[in-house]
Order: sequence, then C-alpha cells, then structure tokens
Amino acid sequence: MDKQKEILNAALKLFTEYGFHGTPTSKIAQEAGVANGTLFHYYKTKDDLIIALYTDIKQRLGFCVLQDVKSGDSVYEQAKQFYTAAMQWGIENSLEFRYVQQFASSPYVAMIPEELKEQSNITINLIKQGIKEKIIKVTPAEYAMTLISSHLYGVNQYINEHKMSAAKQKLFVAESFELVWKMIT
Amino acid sequence: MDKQKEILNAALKLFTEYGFHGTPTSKIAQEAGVANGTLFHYYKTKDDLIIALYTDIKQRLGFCVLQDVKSGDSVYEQAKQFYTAAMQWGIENSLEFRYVQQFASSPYVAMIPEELKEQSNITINLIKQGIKEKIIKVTPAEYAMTLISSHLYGVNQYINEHKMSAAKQKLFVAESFELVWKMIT
DNA sequence: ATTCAGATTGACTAATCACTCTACAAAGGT
DNA sequence: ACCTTTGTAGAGTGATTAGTCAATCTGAAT
Repeated sequence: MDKQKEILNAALKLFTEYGFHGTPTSKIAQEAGVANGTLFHYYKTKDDLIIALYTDIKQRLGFCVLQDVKSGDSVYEQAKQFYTAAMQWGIENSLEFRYVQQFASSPYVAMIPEELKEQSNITINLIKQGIKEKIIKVTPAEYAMTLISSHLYGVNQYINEHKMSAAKQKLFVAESFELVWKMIT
Repeated sequence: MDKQKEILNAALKLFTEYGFHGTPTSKIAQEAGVANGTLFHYYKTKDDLIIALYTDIKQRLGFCVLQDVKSGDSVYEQAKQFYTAAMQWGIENSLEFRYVQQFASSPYVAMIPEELKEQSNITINLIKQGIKEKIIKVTPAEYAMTLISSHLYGVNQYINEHKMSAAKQKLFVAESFELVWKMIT
C-alpha cells in the first residue's frame, strides 16, 4: 500500500465527515495507519495536504471525463458525453464530489493552483463552438458553463439524497441533461 | 449598538474570510468590540454561534423573500417574485449568501434545526400547485425546487464575479428566471 | 435605598494541535 | 562494504484556542 495515498484517503474521509478544522492531522495519520511525522514528510503543512487532495481529485475527475469524448462528434453529443461522465463520476465518488464542493465554498478557493484552472478550457471551448454554430443561445460561454455546472451539482445532490436503482439513475441523468440543454439552446 | 448583533456581524465577516477553523473566537470578540467572555455569554460554544448565525441569516432571507409575494397571483408571477427577491437579496448581501453556501457544504448541515426546514414548505407548495395546474412539468416538486435553487446559486455566483450596473443586473436576473422557467415547464 | 438578574469584563486554564526533531530502517548506487 | 537518499516513526514543543470564572457593572423593580 502506498502510504501517501493512504493519507489522501484518510484525509478525504475525515475532512468530509468533520470538516477541515474538525480533523486534526494526528487523526488523519492514525486513520491512514502511519506515524504523525510521515504525514508531514509528504505534505509540509496541513494546508498543503488540503490543497493537494483537491488537486488530486480534480485531476482524477478531469481524466475520467475527458476519456471518452470523441472530438468528431457534434456539440450536442460531446456536451452530453461530458455531462454524463461527470455526473456518473460524481455519483460513484460522492465523497470526492462533496469534498470539491466543500473546498470550493471555503476560503481555500483562493489557493487553487493556476494549472488546474486551465483544465476547464476544453469544456469552455466546446460551448464557444456551440455558440458559434448558433446552437447554444446563452452567452457568454462562461455564463452557460456556470449554469451547466450548478445544474450538475444540483442534480447530483438530488440523486444522492434520493437513492434509486442504477437503471433509473441513468435515465434520470439523461433526462436532466435534456433539461439543461433545452435551457441553453 | 446591540453587542449580540455585533458578534454576529463580526463572525459573518471573519468566517467568510478565514473559514470556520481559521477564525478563533477571540478574534471574533475583538472584531465585535466585546470581551471574550461576552461572546460565550450569548453563545455557549463556538458551534452554537456558527449555527445561530446560519439560522439568523436564513430567517432574514426568508422574511425578505416572503414579504411581497401576493398569494392571489399566478404561479408564474409568484415564482418569479420569489426568485427575483431571493436573488436581489443574495446580491445585496453577498457575505450572507456566501456564508449560507459555506455552511451548507460543511459538516454543520447535519445540525440545521428542524424549524428552519419548514420555511421552504411555502415555496415547495407553490411548485406543487404549479404541477397540479400542469404548468410545471418537472416532478417531483422537490426535484424542481433543487433545480431552481442550484440555478439561483449559480447565477448569483456569476453576477458576483462579473460586476455590472444595477440596471443590467435586473435585466440579467429577469432573463435568468425565464431560463429556469423554460426548463421546468 | 436595596435587591437582584442579567450584562460585561479579561485574566486564566486545560487541552489540543500543527509541526519539529532525532533516530533508525530500507533501498539503491557506486 | 559504504555512502547517500528517502521513508518512517513517535516522542516532544511552543503556540494557540475554546471555554471558565470570579469580579464588577448596569438598570429596573420593589
């Protein structure tokens, strides 16, 4: 087992359960099954760990979402693909998803590293293309992006609170995409 | 000046700036211009204060939103009224709005007092009426509510990040309501 | 005038926490 | 074999913090 990953796992679990200030580094080390000093060997400070965890999650999400989008497809198909992949990931990794939200509405947002922000450029560009093709009516692209994102968060939250079968979930997600799509086109 | 309110004000300012764990009670007392002990005279624990602040904000928002909704109006008019009022309040009280978000995506959510949850019944009922009248197509009402709420948060965030004139803001808000309305009807 | 309950203070404390430090082990590289 | 780097441990520390407490103050009621 990679101790560094154990630390991230433990941190994710405890941070989402008790919040940043509610979880001492000692408890994280304990949960991860490593010594206190080991944690600080990998992460200089607690803040470092908090930000590293965010970065790690974002990268995993980004990789998963970009994976099976075919650039030849129509804007609609690509957008649907993005949306569905992100949602599915959010459902399967609800702790990670909650962590991202918690992080995003905390003062730590100000510390998000620049390279992470660039990741969203791909999706923004897709929307811009949709606007250029006059398919998407909502402008500017950043605004449309915000609408889609918050919609995604909302639906994810609803799904997490109202458990349903995997099949029903898929249908629900597909329908929810049609709702946003209808809204922005 | 009411010292209790000063404490809430100071807490709001510091919590949104430095987070829950980033602001010691001593700093709150200092910012409020009261002694350390006074804070604990009004709030038994720090958690008490955090929850009390949330409750206070929610009640103020609720009061403001309910204020000028006429029960005789159509579902559309009432919904628009609700949405616009909430948004306007969120723009004018951005610190409070951010605090609500921060709180909602923290472990403190689990501690929200029951009586606060009942407040949303009025809006839920309005949506239910809209469903009964076959104006609103998205069911169940709780789902529609979630969609509207997350939309509202998203638009609010966008407005806060992209400053514009008051007139433009109003137009923007009105248009954004038409977007959600189109989505759920 | 006296009483009394609540408000206010700020020094104090017990506990906690982020982080350091030293020691040792494992793993390579030469 | 020897050295260097890296990983791991866990006791220790200085600072910080939530919360206490005894004392004083305020104002209203009797």
